[in-house]
Amino acid sequence: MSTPSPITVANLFKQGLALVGTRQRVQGWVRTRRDSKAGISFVALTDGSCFDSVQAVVPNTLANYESDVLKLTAGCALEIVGTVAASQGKGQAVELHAESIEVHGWVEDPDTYPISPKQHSFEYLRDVAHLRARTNTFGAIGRVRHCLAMAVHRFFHENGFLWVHTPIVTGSDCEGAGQMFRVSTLDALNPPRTPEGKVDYTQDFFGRETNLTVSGQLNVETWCMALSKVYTFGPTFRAENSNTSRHLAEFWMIEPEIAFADLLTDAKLAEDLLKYMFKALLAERMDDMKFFAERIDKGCVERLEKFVAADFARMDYTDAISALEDAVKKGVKFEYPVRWGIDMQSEHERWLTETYIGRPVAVMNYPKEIKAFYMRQNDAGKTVAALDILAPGIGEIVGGSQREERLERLDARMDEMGLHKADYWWYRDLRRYGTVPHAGFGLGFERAIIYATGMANIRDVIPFPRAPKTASF
RNA sequence: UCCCCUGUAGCUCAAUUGGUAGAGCGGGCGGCUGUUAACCGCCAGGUUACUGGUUCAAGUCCAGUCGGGGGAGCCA
Repeated sequence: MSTPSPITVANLFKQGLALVGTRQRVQGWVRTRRDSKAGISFVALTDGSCFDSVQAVVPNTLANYESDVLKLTAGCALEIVGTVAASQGKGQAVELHAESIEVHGWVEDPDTYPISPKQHSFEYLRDVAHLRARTNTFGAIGRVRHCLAMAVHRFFHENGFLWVHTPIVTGSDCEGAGQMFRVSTLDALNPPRTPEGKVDYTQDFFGRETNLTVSGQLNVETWCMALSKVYTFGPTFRAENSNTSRHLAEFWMIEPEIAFADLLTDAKLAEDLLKYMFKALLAERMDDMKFFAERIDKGCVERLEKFVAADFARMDYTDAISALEDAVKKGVKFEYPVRWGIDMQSEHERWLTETYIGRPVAVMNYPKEIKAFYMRQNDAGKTVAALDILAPGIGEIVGGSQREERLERLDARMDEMGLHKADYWWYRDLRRYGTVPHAGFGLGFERAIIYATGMANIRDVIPFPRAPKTASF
């Protein structure tokens, strides 16, 4: 008999009963093995194509039953050829009746194999990150992550956006969004010096100081001023010493930028994007979402369903502050005082979105003093057209703004903030040559995954987390 | 960076006021069973993170070091 070509576990289950009687070949890794002295063993095999494992029923008549099958433990790699049959047991519609099993890779010491079929702590699994993808949770995270990433690209593509590959290495020190990682090939122990004794970066690889990007925004604005609707989606680096469950030193950020657009258009875009992503997740990965609802966060599916169904609330920063002040009067306690002009604390944001509004809320028009120089100044002169989207359970998930398109206003703001205009010459050029109102925002990809799955720590929704004192693997 | 918590078997965790280290899972062997986080019995497995101190006696108390977690700030 010929050997059938391989089928994924996902396709096997998708076609299900229609395949009964056909011969199939599956390839994957052992989850569990259970022996029945009635003369068969059950081998659960996963290949990552879906949440479920396929159950192979292995008769003891196979030539290598004693020598191989009875020695299988979690993690062994193998392929099985067999006939699809309706399952006699509960838990699966179909199973594979094995006619041959080929072991590709044994687990050399099952006693110390780090991934057992039982529960592990996430902290422990971070120490074995090279193997954690083999667990239920991280397999599910991997598929959810992919699903959301593809949804992002699909959403933008379907809406006429172009994906712009902004640089990872940046020569501009004017991004201003946080501490940066230096990129250098100079000898750190003995760098070339200028006559004044400073490090002479003109002798560095790029002939100047360079860093890893903290945002593609300034670069992507240049392409927005020609292609109208653009976005970036790539790795972003922040050298902040942030030790929290919501920060990474290397994370992936989505930054759309739209020409001829104001702040309300921007908010609508953010809402549409998030809803599109989560709709896709609910439609395509219910197998994994059910698992998250069962084991990680009971309410996660319901939360997403509500999220995609409800309109986001919109409110001005000024009204948000008023609401907070009223709450304080009525006895709500905050650690930090509330008054107009403050940069809202996490506790304030959480109260707004979780208690006061009860769903995602777009807060707009912040005091200019607490926001970036490039945000568009509103007429009264006190606020800028900034936008934060706050979501229950996670806080700020999107930060954006309408950009200041008027050169004289931009220059005035840069002067006020003590920025060197010469450093921003190309950014300012955009305001000199055919400037238009435009807007954009940044969405932290991992934060969206946390929100969707209920995973508690951002280090567990990226394959290999980078954070202070953490860069293993 | 600050505050709090924490480190015991391969993993998840116990161990009273300081009194000689234990269970479940996983692993090995055997039994039983179309099994499903299978079940039953037996066995192996530990310098209690490290260094020092207090004490007749330290997993337990103290100090330091290292690691981990949670919260805060910053932000996405």
